[in-house]
Amino acid sequence: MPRTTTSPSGDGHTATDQRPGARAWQSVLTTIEGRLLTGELAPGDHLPPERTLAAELAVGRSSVREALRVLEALGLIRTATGSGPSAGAIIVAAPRGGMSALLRLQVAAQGFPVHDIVHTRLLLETGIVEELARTTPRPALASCRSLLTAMSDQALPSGDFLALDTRFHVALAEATHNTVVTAMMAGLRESIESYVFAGSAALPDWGRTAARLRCEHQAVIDAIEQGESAKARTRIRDHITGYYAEISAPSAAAATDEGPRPPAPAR
Amino acid sequence: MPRTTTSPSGDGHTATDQRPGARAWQSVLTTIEGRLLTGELAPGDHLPPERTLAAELAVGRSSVREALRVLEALGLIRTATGSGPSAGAIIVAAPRGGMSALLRLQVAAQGFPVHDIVHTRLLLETGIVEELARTTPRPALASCRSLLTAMSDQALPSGDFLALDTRFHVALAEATHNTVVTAMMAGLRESIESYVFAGSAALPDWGRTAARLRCEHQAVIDAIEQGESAKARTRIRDHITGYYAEISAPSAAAATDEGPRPPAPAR
DNA sequence: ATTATCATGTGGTCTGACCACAAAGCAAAG
DNA sequence: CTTTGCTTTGTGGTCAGACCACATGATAAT
Repeated sequence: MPRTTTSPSGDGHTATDQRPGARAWQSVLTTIEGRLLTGELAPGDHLPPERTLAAELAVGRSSVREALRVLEALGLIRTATGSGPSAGAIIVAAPRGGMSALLRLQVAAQGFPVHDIVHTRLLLETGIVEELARTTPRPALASCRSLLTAMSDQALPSGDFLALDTRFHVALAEATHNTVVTAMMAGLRESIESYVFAGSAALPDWGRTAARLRCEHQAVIDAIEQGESAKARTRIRDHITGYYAEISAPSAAAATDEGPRPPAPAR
Repeated sequence: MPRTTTSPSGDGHTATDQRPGARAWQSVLTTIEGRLLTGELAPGDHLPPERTLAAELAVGRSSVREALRVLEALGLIRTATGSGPSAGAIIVAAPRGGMSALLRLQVAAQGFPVHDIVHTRLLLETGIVEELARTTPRPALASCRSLLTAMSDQALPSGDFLALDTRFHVALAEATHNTVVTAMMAGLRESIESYVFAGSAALPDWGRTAARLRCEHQAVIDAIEQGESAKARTRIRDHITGYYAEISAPSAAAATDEGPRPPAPAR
């Protein structure tokens, strides 16, 4: 129940009364979540217009909008202005966007240390490749392969290479046909994109590193396709830890060809 | 520059201009993210008051609020009314809440099938226990153990038991000291809480199932403490798959069928 | 039949006004 | 001087109303 009493007679409260302490926008969110759970709302459906929803729930339009904004940020709805069937708020349930935003912002706010992100990637990705290698009708890795050929261009700027690298790892996750895993992998990788990019700029010899990464990618794919789960696991692990150790090494200054490969990474 | 031209002379645009298509609230979000990245804002800091922020960024207060609502939903800030040091919007980077909300809502909107959630849990949790078992100074599992004893009460209602079960699995994740993994585990488990609970109600013999789950929990902990990573992995996997197979088995269905399962997924 | 114009419905935004609340300031009483 | 109680101030929370921009569909003019 809103605070505004302004002057109108003390109204009661509409059926939408959530728990006492709840704020207006939360009650809107809860209502929508409830309608989703009962199937009253489903992907592809339109939400009622903001003004209608506000009237239905007896809250101000701004409160409705705040709830809608959250849904949009979480990737649950898409809004469009104008008129007709494509306008309004439509339920789309696009897992990727929300997960990415969440992880990216938490990293920015130092809620998620970068090393935890990397470590989680390790955990997830080793599981993914092992599973892919173990699946009997070997999963299709066509998209992974095409990304590898795209990455084989020696003249590729490091930024473009890394973007393709991200897509490669996400493609690996997609091969599992698990939407949650895919969303998480995309989010994990994207949330540290800027970190990775900054690290690559500090490398003494990018061409050399890129070449190594290409080999490692190929090796992972090969292991998966040959069903060597243990090997796939080891390779993806070394691939990830190796790269992060390289870009987070305080040195890298030695400059002389051979990578000094100092101790182990921080954590 | 906002749309409102009303009539005042066409002014220019303030420096906060994000990309052309961006909406006002997005530019606020971007600005705050930027300040987080530069360290201008850090956990514990207060955000400027809404009205000030609106003036600074040359947007309406409502747009600022929409951005803040997103940050709040994502668990980045906490807001409080009143005055003094505890009032206002404070950056708190609480990873758990946001991840939970995201997963829960996506499950509700059918963006994440329950099956994928469970599968992801499997992937993550096997990795977690394996790692715990492999870590040399064996991690402290005191909180896990105390949860186990709490769960050993035979008279515990299934709802309470399952709540403790959730905490047990999250405690396992916490033992890794990885905030991302912990947040994900909590979110994964909580997002299907209602599903799990509904399933337990349909079981033919809850007491029997609970007893088995207790044994399995104990077995997992034992394996971890003895450093038997392979065994820990297998046990946690069987524990999870076993339970979900049991509650999703079409058996035991006939009678106590319930749950807000709407007609059919239609499309 | 084609084209141009207008009406309508929708999200996006701003402004201004309250309310509720918590702290800090301040004044009166002890 | 301390304590008590009121007032002020600053903050988020909410609402109401007003525009704008935009896409569509209906209608009128050619």
